Amino acid sequence: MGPLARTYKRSPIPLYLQVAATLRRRIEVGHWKPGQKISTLEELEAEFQMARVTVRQAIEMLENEGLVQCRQGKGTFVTRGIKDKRWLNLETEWSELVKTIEDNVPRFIDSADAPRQPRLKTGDGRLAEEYVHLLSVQSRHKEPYAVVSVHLARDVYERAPDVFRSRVALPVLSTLDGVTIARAHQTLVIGSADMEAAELLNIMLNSPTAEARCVVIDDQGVAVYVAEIIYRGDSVKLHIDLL
Amino acid sequence: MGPLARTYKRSPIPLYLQVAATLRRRIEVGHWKPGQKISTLEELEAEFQMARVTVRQAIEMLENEGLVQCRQGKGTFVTRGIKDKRWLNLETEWSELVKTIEDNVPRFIDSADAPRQPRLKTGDGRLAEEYVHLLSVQSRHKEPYAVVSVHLARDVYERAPDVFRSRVALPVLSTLDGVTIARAHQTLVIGSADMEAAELLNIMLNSPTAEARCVVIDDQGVAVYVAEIIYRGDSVKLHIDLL
DNA sequence: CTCAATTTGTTCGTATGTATG
DNA sequence: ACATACATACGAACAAATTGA
Repeated sequence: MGPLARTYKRSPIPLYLQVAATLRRRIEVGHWKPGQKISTLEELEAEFQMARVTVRQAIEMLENEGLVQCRQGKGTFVTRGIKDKRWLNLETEWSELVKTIEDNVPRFIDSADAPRQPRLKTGDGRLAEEYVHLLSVQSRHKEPYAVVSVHLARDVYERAPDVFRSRVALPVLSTLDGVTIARAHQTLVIGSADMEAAELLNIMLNSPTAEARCVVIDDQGVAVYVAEIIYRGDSVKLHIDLL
Repeated sequence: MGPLARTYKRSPIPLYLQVAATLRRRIEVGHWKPGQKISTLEELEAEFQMARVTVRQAIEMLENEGLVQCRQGKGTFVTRGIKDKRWLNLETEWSELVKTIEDNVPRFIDSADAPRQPRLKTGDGRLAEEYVHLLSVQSRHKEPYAVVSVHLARDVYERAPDVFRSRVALPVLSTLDGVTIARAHQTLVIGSADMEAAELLNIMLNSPTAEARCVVIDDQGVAVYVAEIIYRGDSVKLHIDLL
């Protein structure tokens, strides 16, 4: 094993998976474009300093994913017409945010083992007396992209229980009479899918996710809406105008 | 192997790594707090439906990381005084952004194999005649947290070459005479570390990253600054005020 | 048409790692 | 700690398809 392979060896993850990820990335960023021939096995062996069979195994993965096609005697080619990734743009403005999620149809899930109250951090206002918990999966094009766990102040919920049970909460909240939204903020970090999220989003355990925490505070300083959202990491994008 | 273990089996990643990641997460989110005893091997075996040795191997990893301490006859305990994660807040406002990165001292790196021009997308304005490329690593508390690859319009660069070669470009740009910034925007996606980024950031290959693309456009509609920034995924946080 | 060069595909033997009971 | 089964990784050799001389 060469010195380069040692860099890969620092990770306990199987080599062929690491190589597969590297190659997959090259295709994604356009280093190898659709229809184009990728490096030969010989070249890849040399580059990664690994056995032919190992590199082969990596390429086999990509072939099964439909990302490349191998042809004996000719080479391996990036599949033509790979559909562009469908990015989900996470809006950073209240009105835009409401607009984009307004028509989403969540699939609600029984949430037995949820904490009765949300955990608040500094700046999140103060707790309401009681909360209702709603767990749902959001989908687009039949593909689940986010798991949403919402704590909604009970008195707000009671104003339109059946609507909150069938629609996305945020847009409903913004149009509800008797509730004045004073502040709303969101924090975002990169995480990894736990068991539950992996199941619901149909992704691999521990694959990267974006974890958002969205808090809406009313004019009394009460956190009426606290959502913890787990997005698939491979489908979210954030666009920010700095000026 | 039980049904639960089958969920883990869907991933080609070794089981003990998956379990380790799951347990690590539990400690990070505070499910098990410092000083506290975590579940016994028996319980974990039962929960994950795996062989004792497999769970043990996962815990051994955490012990080597210093996250837990195992004591025969007593149990396994979360290490006291694990330092809180130092989050790096990615600002979403020009003035805040400039302020936070102003005093950073980048370590510049030779970049031979960089494209002469940045790839522009719609909304990025038009290309300048020529660009200078700068590659650097940003650190905080001696820990590298981002790799920055900047394309700077040559005529802008020439106005203060030695400053651009020793300081972070954005704040310099914002105070430079003769350059009027008309627009600036940033997009952010979740990616995974390639070879180069993994080396420079001292993280594992393919571990999650935040990939930012920051474009600054002058009053002529020219993209004078195009940066591609790769952050360690485990250290960035984004705070957005929605209202 | 044949031959050689190129390139993917397959097989074997061995060693080590992962996971079980 | 042990016996067992399967996955990962290696190197090397060989087979089969494609291409161009």
